[in-house]
Amino acid sequence: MLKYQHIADELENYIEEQKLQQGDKLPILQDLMTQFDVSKSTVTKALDLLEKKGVVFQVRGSGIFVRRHKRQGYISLTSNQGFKKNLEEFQITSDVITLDIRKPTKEAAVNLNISLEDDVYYVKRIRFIHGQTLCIEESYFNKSIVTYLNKEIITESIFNYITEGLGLNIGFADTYLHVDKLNAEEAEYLGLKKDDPKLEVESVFHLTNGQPFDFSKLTYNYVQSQFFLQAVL
Amino acid sequence: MLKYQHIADELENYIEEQKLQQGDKLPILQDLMTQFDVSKSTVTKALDLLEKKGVVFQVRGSGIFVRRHKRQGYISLTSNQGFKKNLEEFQITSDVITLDIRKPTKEAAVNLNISLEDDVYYVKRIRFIHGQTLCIEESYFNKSIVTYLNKEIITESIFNYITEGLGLNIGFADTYLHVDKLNAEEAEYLGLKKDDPKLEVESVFHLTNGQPFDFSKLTYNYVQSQFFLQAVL
DNA sequence: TTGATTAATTAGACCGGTACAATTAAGATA
DNA sequence: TATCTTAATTGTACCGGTCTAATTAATCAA
Repeated sequence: MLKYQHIADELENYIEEQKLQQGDKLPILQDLMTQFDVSKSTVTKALDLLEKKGVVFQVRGSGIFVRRHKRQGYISLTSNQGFKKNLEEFQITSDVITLDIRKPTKEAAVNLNISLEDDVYYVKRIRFIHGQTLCIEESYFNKSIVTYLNKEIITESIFNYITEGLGLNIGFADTYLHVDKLNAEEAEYLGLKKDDPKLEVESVFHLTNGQPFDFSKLTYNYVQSQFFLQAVL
Repeated sequence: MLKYQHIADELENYIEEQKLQQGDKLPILQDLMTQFDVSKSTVTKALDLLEKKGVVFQVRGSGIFVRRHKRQGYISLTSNQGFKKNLEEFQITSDVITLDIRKPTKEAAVNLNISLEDDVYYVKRIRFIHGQTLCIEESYFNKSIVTYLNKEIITESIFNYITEGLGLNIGFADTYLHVDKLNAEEAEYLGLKKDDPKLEVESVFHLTNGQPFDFSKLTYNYVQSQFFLQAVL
């Protein structure tokens, strides 16, 4: 692991363990340099990473402070280290309804930048939270990149498998949000009524080289869906 | 303006003018260094900024590429340079319904980290897009930070006024999303029916020193609301 | 005590360098 | 031609430094 990533992890653990609250001060740059025995720029990179994730904020001339958004029950839309990890705290379980190889929908083909003749792994499942349905998840994986999938992999973290198992490097994701009314089928899956509100979250995940490999559409139960986002200004 | 910010702006303009498409290559680091006559680390900072905004992605050993998400009609939730600027392309106009000084709601007080006895500027307005109602916007500004507001300022860019006029430095924002049903009053404002879907977008804007100064709640017309987001992985 | 001035603290901008890793192009081999 | 190997290209990690700007603490004056 890279030095600056390691430092970022250590600092995040430190904040957790010391139960630091919003506004609490971290050691100053100079101390972090000596403590981790690295140069200033490496500490800075670690802190920039934590800033991007919304964990800290830095004030010139003053110090480095903890920025904990204290609202409970929210799902983070940034720092998306695989859906599962993000949601571990919510004790989510999910049942796989479908897992097969098929041709993509037009929508999926466009977003994955492949032809309608290419193969994709299609995964459909329902995710639960606190015993209630949270969302319907439909994913299309470009089979020429994600060459193999099975039920065990899906039940664990797909993203962990993609990085560790397949040795691929996940780079960035574009996420699109829509609000609409549930259709009859969705309503039945989610235990709601037709025309109730729904939130659709579409994400296109890319490798570091820019190739899209996963198009996912999550249809959320409006009763349960609360999202947090750290904005870039 | 800082060098790296200037370079970022120049590059963004360059991409626009040259009508570069997704995947198109930018000049290599070395060329950008000589072109702007700065060191490598400065160019890198500019590129990191553009990467965070979702404008480019970099591939080691290969180059710097344009990353244009081509979906039309979406409102960006990141790179939030004041609501107005983001929405200029949508030809949005807005009517100010209310502008006064009052005591905050409990919700606003908590988010702004002030007492219920403190004063806030309260702004309520409806935003339109393509002749249709887009959202109801309610904002609470901490009056001890944003000391003065009037209708002209609100009609122009508040954020521009805060930075230029008041000399404040906007740092970061926490954004929270909720999906729910419209109540009767909201439905009337938006020209929809009670119990139709709505999307609430709450944002808490902070200065660079971590002080929250603006709590805004936007209630979106579900028919019009489409959001884009660039996820941090 | 208050308020202004000065000094110390602390993060950020920027430089210029070395070593490294991923990609791509060129060359060699079959 | 196809495939493997090697070299060139190109961005990333990391160092260690100078100077600057914002904040905070200390000092001094009223």
